[in-house]
Amino acid sequence: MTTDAEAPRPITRIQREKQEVILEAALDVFSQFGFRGSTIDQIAEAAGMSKPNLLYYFKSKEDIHAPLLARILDTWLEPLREMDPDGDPLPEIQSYIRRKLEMSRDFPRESRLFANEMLRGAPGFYDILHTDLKDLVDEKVKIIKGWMAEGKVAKADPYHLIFSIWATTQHYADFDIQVKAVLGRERGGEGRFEDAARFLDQLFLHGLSPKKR
Amino acid sequence: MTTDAEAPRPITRIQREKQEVILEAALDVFSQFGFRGSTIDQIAEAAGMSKPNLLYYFKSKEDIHAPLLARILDTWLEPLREMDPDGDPLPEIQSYIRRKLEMSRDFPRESRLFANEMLRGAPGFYDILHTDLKDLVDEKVKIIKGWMAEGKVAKADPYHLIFSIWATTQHYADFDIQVKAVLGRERGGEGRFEDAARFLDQLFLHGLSPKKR
DNA sequence: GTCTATACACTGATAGAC
DNA sequence: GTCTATCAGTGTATAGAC
Repeated sequence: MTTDAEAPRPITRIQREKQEVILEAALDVFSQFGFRGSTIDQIAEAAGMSKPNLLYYFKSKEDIHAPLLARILDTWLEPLREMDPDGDPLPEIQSYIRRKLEMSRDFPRESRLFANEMLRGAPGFYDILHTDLKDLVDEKVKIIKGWMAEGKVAKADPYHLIFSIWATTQHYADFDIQVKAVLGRERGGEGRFEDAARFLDQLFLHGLSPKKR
Repeated sequence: MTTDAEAPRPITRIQREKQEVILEAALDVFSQFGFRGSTIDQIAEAAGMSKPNLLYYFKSKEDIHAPLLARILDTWLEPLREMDPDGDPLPEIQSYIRRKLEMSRDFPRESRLFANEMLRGAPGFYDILHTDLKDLVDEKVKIIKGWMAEGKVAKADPYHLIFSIWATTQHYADFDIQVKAVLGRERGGEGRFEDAARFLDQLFLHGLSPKKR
């Protein structure tokens, strides 16, 4: 009655779980210190295991880092992918900003890992930016240009519009320490994200509403 | 007739020049890889000298890094300091955005060094953010609030307004590689900063113009 | 699967010849 | 002032006992 169907592959459930623990710990470390500034020792300690043990699951530092990066770009662009050409323009943009800001709130480490990669010039990553990312942005830019031509959105450079949405939302993850230092005890709590959401809504919607002349 | 007034101190002109060369090289390296990810060897090579020779001028890695950071925060906040309470509100804000964007264009490495520090949680730097930086921002926030009360600027959260100016302008230095990848060959040249300036002018000025009801 | 031990390259920093 | 040589410590990665 027993079968050996459970282990047809060298990847078992427990292995996957351990790998997840390691990736989780690695995200903590890489997002703070970048690839070169992080050590396997740090990651192993954060994961609660010895260094050789960690290296049993991932055979090199690079092998831990790469899947984290791959996973992130995909997650990161999900909100942009969902921007609906058939939706109401301003609410679509507003919703995109909201979702992007929520990602900064809920996945700050992922944002910082990405930022670290950009800062060092995105080695072995530039190709993806230049193809997949560019293609997606180009597609959405066309949609936004359409909305502008219809007079539903104020005319502005759609590329820089997207950059400014990325910049303003990711700032709350990447520069979190600065944001909190400046806002101080009273205003720097969790409410800062709601304040930010309100402000960005106003800035972009007011800034993008077609002028009535 | 010759005097020894030229060398009353152990710090000579030539020493200063060498130190400048080293700091210049260190800025290159630190801005890419952060403090921990950078090595003295890398810096020495970039500065065209041997590692022991470099360590003759700065006795530790930290001693090279610290003055760079100190210099930067000061330079960085200069445009904000110059925002004039007695000036015309919208042009003052516009001028601030311009100057900040020019700094991203002219001093991208400084911006990236700062970003690297923020990403790792600004150790031994948080105090300055929490005092000097916060004080300056608080002061300017009061000015902006005054403008809003007078109806010269649309009402919005002044802290998040400042954050969004920092974020959008610094993005062009910190995420330069991504900006260029997305804009591609035709639009990614030096003109990208003028396009950005036009866009940001429009976004912020349109977004902050007081509504006429 | 997990650990100890270890190989071996790199890094920060110093000593001492020139 | 600048170099070669060097040291102690850390870092990545592997070997092999359990």
